[in-house]
Amino acid sequence: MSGTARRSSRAIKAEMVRRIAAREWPPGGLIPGEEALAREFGAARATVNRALQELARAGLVERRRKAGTRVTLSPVREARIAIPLVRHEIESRGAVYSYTLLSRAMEAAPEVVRARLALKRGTRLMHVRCLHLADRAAYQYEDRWINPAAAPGVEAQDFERTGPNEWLVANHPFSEAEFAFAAAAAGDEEAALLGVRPGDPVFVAERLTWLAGEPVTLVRLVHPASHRMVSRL
Amino acid sequence: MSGTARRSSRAIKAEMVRRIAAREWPPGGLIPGEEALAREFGAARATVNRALQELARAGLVERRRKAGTRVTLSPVREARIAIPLVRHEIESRGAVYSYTLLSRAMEAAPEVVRARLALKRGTRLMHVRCLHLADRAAYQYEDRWINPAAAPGVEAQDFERTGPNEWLVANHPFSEAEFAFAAAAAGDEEAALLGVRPGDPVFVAERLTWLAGEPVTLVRLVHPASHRMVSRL
DNA sequence: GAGTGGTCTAGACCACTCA
DNA sequence: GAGTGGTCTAGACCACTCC
Repeated sequence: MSGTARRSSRAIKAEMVRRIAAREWPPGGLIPGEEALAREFGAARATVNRALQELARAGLVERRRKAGTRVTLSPVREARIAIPLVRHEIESRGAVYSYTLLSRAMEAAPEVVRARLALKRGTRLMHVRCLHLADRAAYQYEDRWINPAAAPGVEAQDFERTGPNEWLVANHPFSEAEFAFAAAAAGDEEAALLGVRPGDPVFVAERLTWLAGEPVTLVRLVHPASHRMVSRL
Repeated sequence: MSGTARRSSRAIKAEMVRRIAAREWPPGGLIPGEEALAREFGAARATVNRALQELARAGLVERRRKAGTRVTLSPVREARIAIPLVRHEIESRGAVYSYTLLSRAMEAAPEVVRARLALKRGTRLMHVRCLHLADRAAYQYEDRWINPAAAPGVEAQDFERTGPNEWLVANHPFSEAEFAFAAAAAGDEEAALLGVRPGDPVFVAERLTWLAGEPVTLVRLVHPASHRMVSRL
């Protein structure tokens, strides 16, 4: 009969969004407590709690114990950015993907890398450098460090034909990640590999991932400035 | 006593992550049903459900009714990037925010802008250029076009003391948005404003927003290359 | 200390989807 | 049809934080 809408947390959430949009609950204002709302909507407190938690995750309200729940003054909106495999990214543009391994070796982690990964001094990591091409033109330069303790089997991989990312994605999922994006000036080597002049702007993405608290990999991905990272909301 | 860890959904989630990491639950493999897990962990099914839903949101597992829950084979992960007000971004770093209006005028939209916004030829838009500073140093250069048809009242704003973004956020929410990020070489004017040399790399964010299908604003935000956009997952 | 949100339990019913 | 996840209820206790 009803099917879609009983007193669901969704319906409650939608009504709350309406009240915020209509300023019945004005920006910065305190809204009623969970118990009162549960009574008003004729639902269990857990249901109201769920709706409110989702609104909080979306950034529309802020919640604090004892203080209560307030409508956010200037909501922090979020963009979602998909992190695809380079190969898929290139192929989805209708280009032909190819791959070149530049170097692969077990090395003592440089201090900067060691510190970012919070590893012990002297830890040895797999260091892989490679190039991803779209229609034979340089698309992305990848400089990656992999922690063998978190990615067992990495020492047996030669990465001759497929990049370390494809192997990691298939074999070592991550539970947490940190991303950073920035512009930088191309170094001499990067410039040569990407076919730009040294000092030219490049787009840099850095990714650091963990699995169950243990650092898995730190990677620096460098694109020519023509690259645009796009996201819709 | 126990304090941190009773049979919480967090502890259960952590144990599940461990099993995935240790390949006790291999990639692509089916994991036990909620009821079985609830029995094993000595928790209510709702608690196990919560842990699993969080893992699913994080992309580590995929769930389907009747089919059960599987460890994801090649997760397409997403990064969520917060889009804060520049002022908050600066203040949250403990710096002092200040603002300078560079220009403000109603203008016929240039062809590039007109096309991106899908507006009729000859449409007049509010064009605002301004600078956001952190501790008196240039932090972000903003070049914005606002569609008065979607943001009524914009012609009455002088934007002398606060930027157009704060006004828009408070008065004209958006329902859809498109973001793009890229590296670029600083133009002469941008370079002078940001205190870098022309041709130096800059980080560019472009944002285009709509409300109910009508274009609201197109903005280009330019940062010196030292800027990093960070996101945790 | 007291009030609010955070989370767990135990049980129930529903909705989807595979066989 | 049957098995699985999705969600709600009613009640309880806990944890944080403001007064």
